[in-house]
Amino acid sequence: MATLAKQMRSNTGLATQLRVSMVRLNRRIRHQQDPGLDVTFTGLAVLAHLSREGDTLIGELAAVEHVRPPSMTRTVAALEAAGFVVRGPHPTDGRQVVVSITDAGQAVIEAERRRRDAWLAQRLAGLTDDEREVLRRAIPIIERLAGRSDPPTDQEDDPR
Amino acid sequence: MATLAKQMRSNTGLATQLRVSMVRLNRRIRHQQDPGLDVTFTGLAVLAHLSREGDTLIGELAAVEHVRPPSMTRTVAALEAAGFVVRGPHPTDGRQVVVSITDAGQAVIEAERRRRDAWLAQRLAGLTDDEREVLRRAIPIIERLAGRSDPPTDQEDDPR
DNA sequence: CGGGAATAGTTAGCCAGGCTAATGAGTTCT
DNA sequence: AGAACTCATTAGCCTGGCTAACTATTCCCG
Repeated sequence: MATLAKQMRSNTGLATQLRVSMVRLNRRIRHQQDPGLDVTFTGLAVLAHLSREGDTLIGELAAVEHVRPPSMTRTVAALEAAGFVVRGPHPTDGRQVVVSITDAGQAVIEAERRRRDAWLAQRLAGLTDDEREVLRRAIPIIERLAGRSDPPTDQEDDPR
Repeated sequence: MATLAKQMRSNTGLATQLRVSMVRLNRRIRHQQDPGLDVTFTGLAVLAHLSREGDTLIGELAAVEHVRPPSMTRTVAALEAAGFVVRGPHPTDGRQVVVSITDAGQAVIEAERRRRDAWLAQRLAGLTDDEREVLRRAIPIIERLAGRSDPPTDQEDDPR
């Protein structure tokens, strides 16, 4: 099966296939939203980031989620209104805004993560070990394609 | 051992990682849209389906893309207004609507496929052969997770 | 064979969450 | 001190999901 020519040719369709399949699964996952929970999808992504990485600036959140600053401002405002994050001043730079997750936000992210992942985990359980291993190895590659290969870069407090 | 509980737990972690990385790449890919092209993202998915599978009913399109019928009605209406599809009556069932791609639509899907490939090919070029192979094998699995039983067919090389 | 149930699609209207442009406030540089 | 830059925000637009309600057609059963 693996002649070089064929591999090159199917590389052409790789973009299409990857894109289409990701869109479908993404929509599907999104659809598993808990209707009773008043936090939105992108809100959860932000909470997850805060939960993992700790306090984060608005601009950083926007960058890491590949969204423009105004979009992140709105998302954070909604989260703050719901009591899941608080915004505080940056200690040295008055322009910047530090976003922190609250206990309530932490609880929400944990509960929702459990609920949401239950669906995917159930689906994953229907795969073979080999298939799960393929996915496990695909994830960092997907992250890299999305432009986020760099792990903890820490030089943002004092851009100096 | 390999108790079910243990397996579920590791599946949950995998689910979280997969979900987050997919959201990011999805947003990133969407962002690569050609701004000069007057066909939207989901419109392209529909055109791609019509190009692959031929004439399709509105309801089928909605089902395969995991959206509700009203959403697909709107998407198809936009495509028809742009001249990329035509809608015709079903030969025997007056309720159903058959959607067909036009030559213009075919041209659009091919041009867009080329354009999109340029971006992703650049990204894929930064991967090793092994990494690309991982992605290639992950795609049908992702499709399966999204609820499609049949794997994506690979017969869409561009004629160039 | 006639009328109610079921089905396919549409219409109307809501909402989330992207975006750009313009503005304000704070910082940095000369 | 003042210009220039940077971070965040406000204002306003647009896409594209959704549900509810409606129309048209077909199916089925008494």
